Amino acid sequence: MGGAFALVPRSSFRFTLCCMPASCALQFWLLKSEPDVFGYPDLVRVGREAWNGVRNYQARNFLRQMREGDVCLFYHSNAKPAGIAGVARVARTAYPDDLQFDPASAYFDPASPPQQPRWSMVDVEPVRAFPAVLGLDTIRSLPEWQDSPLVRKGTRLSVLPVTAEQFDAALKAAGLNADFL
DNA sequence: GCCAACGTTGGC
DNA sequence: GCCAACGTTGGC
Repeated sequence: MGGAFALVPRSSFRFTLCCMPASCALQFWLLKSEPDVFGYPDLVRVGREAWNGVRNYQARNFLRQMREGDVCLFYHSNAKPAGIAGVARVARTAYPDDLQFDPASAYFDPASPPQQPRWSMVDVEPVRAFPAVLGLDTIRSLPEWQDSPLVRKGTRLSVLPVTAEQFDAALKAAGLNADFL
């Protein structure tokens, strides 16, 4: 076995403890989706997807902070089981969400100024499916996640930042290491 | 299906 | 700018 090497979560080692300027540091996020509508297997099937339909300012602002290559936990909400289903990656940074200008869409926003679109989306690609969905109850039990909006009662944020420690803890709880990153 | 919690809307 | 009403989220 890897000995001391294995004791160091690879993602933290590489991206947090390395001598990278903060402006370049890899960021981690969690994206919620209802699997009945679009689940992680759907992302795997299509290979790449525009993360549209976000209509909450705080979530939108997080989308706009994303950089190419940022790592996302894909969370299944409103599901049995609810939890993290896999890892995705930001393939394109924020650009205008086209659905806001589509009158036929449920996400149409007639008040959005075309010259300064109100809503943004990013593109994401699948990276790795979890062996099994990491249930919300398990996530709640992880010390690293105690302060996350995900587990805070009443928070409905659909795009939220994740720390490197939270990411590593989730991966470890899912039985994965971060070598694939 | 229930309902707590929260964000948004719109009258005033 | 207040705040009641309404809609939505999302776990259970």
